[in-house]
Amino acid sequence: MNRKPAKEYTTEQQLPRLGTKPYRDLLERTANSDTDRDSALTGLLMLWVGDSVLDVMDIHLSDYDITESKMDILLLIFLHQDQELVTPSSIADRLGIRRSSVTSLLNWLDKRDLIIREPYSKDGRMTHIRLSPEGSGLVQRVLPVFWSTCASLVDELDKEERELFNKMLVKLNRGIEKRLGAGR
Amino acid sequence: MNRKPAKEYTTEQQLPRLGTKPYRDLLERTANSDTDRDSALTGLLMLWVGDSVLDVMDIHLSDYDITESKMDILLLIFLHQDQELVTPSSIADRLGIRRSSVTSLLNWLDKRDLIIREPYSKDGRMTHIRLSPEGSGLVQRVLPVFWSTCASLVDELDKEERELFNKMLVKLNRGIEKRLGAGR
DNA sequence: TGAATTTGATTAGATTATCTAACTAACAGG
DNA sequence: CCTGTTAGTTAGATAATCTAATCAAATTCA
Repeated sequence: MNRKPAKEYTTEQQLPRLGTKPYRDLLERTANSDTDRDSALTGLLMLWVGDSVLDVMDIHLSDYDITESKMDILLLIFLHQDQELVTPSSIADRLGIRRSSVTSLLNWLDKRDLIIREPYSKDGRMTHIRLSPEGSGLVQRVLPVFWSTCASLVDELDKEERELFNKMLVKLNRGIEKRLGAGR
Repeated sequence: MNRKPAKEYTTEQQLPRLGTKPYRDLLERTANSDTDRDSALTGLLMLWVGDSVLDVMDIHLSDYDITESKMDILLLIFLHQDQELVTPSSIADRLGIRRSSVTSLLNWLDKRDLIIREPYSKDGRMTHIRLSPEGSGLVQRVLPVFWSTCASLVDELDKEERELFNKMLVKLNRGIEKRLGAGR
């Protein structure tokens, strides 16, 4: 979590910012000849931005003492509530993590009374997961912040650029989801 | 790490893929009125793609038994080697993590003889970090894969789109780095 | 019908990447 | 030469993951 360290002391001897040039040089020297240079640099940038973007969201969510993984689960339950049977298995399946991982996440949420586990009458092996009133409240308090944080991520782009950007992200998302075999 | 679970069993009862519509509806219902809807959706998509992109890189690096954080450090050393004094402090500073975190990462790398810690003669408190021959070798073996993975991330875009995409990422990166106060 | 297999959830135990706080050694300045 | 600061480490914690094992319920099938 706490990806925003409070600056221990100001370090004296700093490494200079490199910018992109050294990476471009490195790329030239170390990539296979069949790797497209421009693509590689763009991909690298996407990696950097992707990282930062997650950090930004983490920081905003931390005001609510919740992490992205936990918010993910709460949101998933919220979205399917009263429509589908939400179980640890189905959550694991959807998030692409193991059931045991979901169990620990749910334990944490349960301990804080954000969710309710109730036995599923039609199949004694399953547990139905619901949001508690507290969980619902939290989701509803967090969502406006979540959305405004999302919006702030693309602040630097004007309307036209954003539209283009969105279109490309949709393409990329499709491609990558296919590769990873997961999705929303 | 292992973000590609080997599918424990095939779950029967799955939650349906939602796609973006439910998120669009949710946004409508739960965002502040001053949050731009299109921006928020684009930001959300960026969050998703950012996540996937890191997963993809993780998977490719795992063939070399190394993680992104560790590769980050090795690359940082590699890029500054013989030009600047690389120390745990300066690494911490650059990566935006605490010195103690760097210590554990370095311990891991050290145990596998990928780096060398040598006392810095001009200041007895400092340690100079270098790549060992093994570390150098690893970096050189990993880099081609690293680059081709980067390039593969934007496979779905054609040349023109990629150029535009790159331009926008540069903008976004600048903005976000300013907010986070870190950078390369 | 009853034994064997499958499935859902959990537990136990490990790893990775972080953090804060405390400590030690070395340096720097009066 | 004493005091405070800095560099690195250690100790101990938490979060998010994993695999393997266990237990109970459901299903299958001979």
